[in-house]
Amino acid sequence: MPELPEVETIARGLAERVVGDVILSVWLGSKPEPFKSPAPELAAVLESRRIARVGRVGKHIVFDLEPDRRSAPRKAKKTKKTKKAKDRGGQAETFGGVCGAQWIVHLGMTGRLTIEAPDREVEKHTHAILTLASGRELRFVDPRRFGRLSVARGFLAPGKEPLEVELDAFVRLFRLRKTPIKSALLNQKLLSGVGNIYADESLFRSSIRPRRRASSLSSKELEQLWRAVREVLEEAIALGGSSVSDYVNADGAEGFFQLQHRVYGRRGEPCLVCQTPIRRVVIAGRSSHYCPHCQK
DNA sequence: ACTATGTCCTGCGAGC
DNA sequence: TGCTCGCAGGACATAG
Repeated sequence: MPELPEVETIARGLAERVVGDVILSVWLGSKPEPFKSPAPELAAVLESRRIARVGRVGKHIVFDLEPDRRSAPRKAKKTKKTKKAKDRGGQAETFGGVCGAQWIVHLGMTGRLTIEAPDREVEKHTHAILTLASGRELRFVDPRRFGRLSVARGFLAPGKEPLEVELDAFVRLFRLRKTPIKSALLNQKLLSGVGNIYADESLFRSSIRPRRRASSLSSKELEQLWRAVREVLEEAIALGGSSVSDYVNADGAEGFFQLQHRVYGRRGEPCLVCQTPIRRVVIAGRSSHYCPHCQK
């Protein structure tokens, strides 16, 4: 289940492999479609585009696209657009200056983007195939179909980036919420990128029980949580994410952060700090794991 | 404006 | 061996 660290790992792997490549053609599956944008619009935006950059925003993979130089006349409208770019901070306009189209991929639970040779058998639950000028194919496979494909411009996460948010902004997000802190951490409109695994791990690290009302946390606890979220995510990125279920990165390699899980998926097993059995409860319909002794 | 809950979707493993 | 059933959960819709 790709959360921020897995998506970051996947995006980095894809960037190494497809930046500079050109999308020649697009095939989209016809079943009930996991496409947030209508299929014809998706195909129209993707075809004949060069992949200028691949990155991550929240749990989304973002492909920055620019027109293929070979098919589009390279008459840059430099004079007008450069000014605008600067007004907006410039970042979104440094590529694809003419259009700035983006392909947004959300992997949901079981989504995968794979790079394959065209003669490679098409896996069951393949919903999209992009033929690349390099002769390879970029395929989107998602058995459970919680993933979504869409196109956008200037895509922004609905909430704050967990690795960038300042302490005071973090505190403001949670201070007044009456919902359990676990639910608040999962709310992508507050923080974008934290999912079930890293919410549980962050709460363990900051010694906070998942059911605590967010508004009941002291300033000190919020600061501990702020720090824990960042640490957990950064450590997980360093290890290539957590391989639970069938997650693998763009190279098909597994991540190793699951070996560092202290509570997630450890129901009944002894706490690594105090030996108390880890408890599992359901909060907001999600399994939540905590140590009843270490977390208050 | 918040909060809580149900729904989608398929594969897998436990249990009989 | 083969079956059923519960579970996994991100995002969104809906209701309160």
